[in-house]
Amino acid sequence: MKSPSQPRDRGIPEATVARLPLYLRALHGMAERGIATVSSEDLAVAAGVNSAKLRKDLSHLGSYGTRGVGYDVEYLVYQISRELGLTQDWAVAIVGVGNLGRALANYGGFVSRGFRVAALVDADPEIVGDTIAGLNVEHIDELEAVIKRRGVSIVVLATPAAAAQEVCDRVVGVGVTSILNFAPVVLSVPETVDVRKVDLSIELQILAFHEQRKAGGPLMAVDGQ
Amino acid sequence: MKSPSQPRDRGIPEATVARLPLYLRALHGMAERGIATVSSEDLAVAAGVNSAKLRKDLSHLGSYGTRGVGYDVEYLVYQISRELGLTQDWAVAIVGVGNLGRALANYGGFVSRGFRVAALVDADPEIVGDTIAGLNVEHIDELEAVIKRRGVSIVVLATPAAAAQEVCDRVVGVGVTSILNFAPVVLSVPETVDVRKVDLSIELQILAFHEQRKAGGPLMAVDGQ
DNA sequence: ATGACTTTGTGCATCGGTTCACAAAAGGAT
DNA sequence: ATCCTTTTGTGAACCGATGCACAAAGTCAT
Repeated sequence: MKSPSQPRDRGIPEATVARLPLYLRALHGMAERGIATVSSEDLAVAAGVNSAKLRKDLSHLGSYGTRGVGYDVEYLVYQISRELGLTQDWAVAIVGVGNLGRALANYGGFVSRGFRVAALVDADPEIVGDTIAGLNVEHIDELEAVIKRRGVSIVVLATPAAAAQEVCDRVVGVGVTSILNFAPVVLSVPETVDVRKVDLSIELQILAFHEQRKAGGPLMAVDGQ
Repeated sequence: MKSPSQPRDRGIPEATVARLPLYLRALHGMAERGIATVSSEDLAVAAGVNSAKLRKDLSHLGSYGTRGVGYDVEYLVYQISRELGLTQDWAVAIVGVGNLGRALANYGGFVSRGFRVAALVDADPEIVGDTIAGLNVEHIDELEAVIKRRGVSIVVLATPAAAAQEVCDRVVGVGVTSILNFAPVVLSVPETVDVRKVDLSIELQILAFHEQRKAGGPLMAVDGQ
């Protein structure tokens, strides 16, 4: 089940994967400020995590640190980038060019390292043909063609909830296996497809729950966290 | 530390809290379609989770089901809403009215049950004074005054990364303890303050990681999920 | 009333993730 | 060369969350 002689294990825990982008961002900041070397302690503080956790996370990629010294910033940036697949260029399509889709298309950090908005698609004839963030908005009828033509491998769904599942089925139909869903619906997909969900209203509700607690909810209960 | 005689335990696991909004959404859909009663199995499917997990989650709020029958939809909606604190009205301020802030202000599902966008604040004199989603955009100098005047208890940060920490400090300074942060920075706050983070570029990077695996990354490795 | 059937609520085993704490490894000073 | 300091990498204990599997509790039909 495991290859003990392998330099690094190919099975990186999901929780670790979710933190790597955080480390990467902190490292980029440090690189810009000319920092050449960083200790797990300092990097952990910058990323807002505990240093033991950070070391264990990095150890899943390999032994890239030097005891007594720390990690070489540039080298670690490269290793994490490679592990996350950011050394290649990912073409992203945004489907649904309403307020949110527009914001995403213009969002700077979105297009950052490795990602490129390659297509905008919408159903509204008012919007189709417009140029947004330097891109022509194409008609939803062209969805499959656009995805193939532009080599899109990641689709961002910013459609109304009612349209999300249908669009999802269609992009999965032409081989897309990575979807970032902003529509407030549970998408049903084959298990080979990866869906990540961003849901603004869920985040707010979680905040409300804790806020209510702090304010002394139904029953007062003071409780660290 | 614990009250064993309490009808329901006040300590709801964080993982459960994060799923309650999901159940609530599914239940709302069912209520609209006139469904009066639902089994844990059906509700679990609608919410995209496993039915044992759903039952355990609900059991943390109390015994609201009827064996052999299921859960009363309306009653469960009420109980979950109350638990999440959605029976009261939360005033939300959005700071940073760029593309994203604008999208959030107009986002329908945002304003849904329990939440109300009560203020928009920005630093750009071009934008201040505009009316967006029926609200006047106010100047960042007024930040503290606006928050107090409108009774804002949840702040959404949609500012550029460079401004986020300063705005955060200021709102925390006037007593805000719940923040939803869209800026790609790690905010530093007192531990009494709850920060939730939504980071588009991190989500994309996680997708890229899995996509790379599926496509046969640096080293081919076929591996379920 | 009784029995067959359905579905909840939960004890228990398991799993993945976090944290502690320390041995191993590297560098620098003398 | 040896010792002292720093910091990594990881074994092991711990903690919370998941999922199985079943007894308890209810409904419905007869």
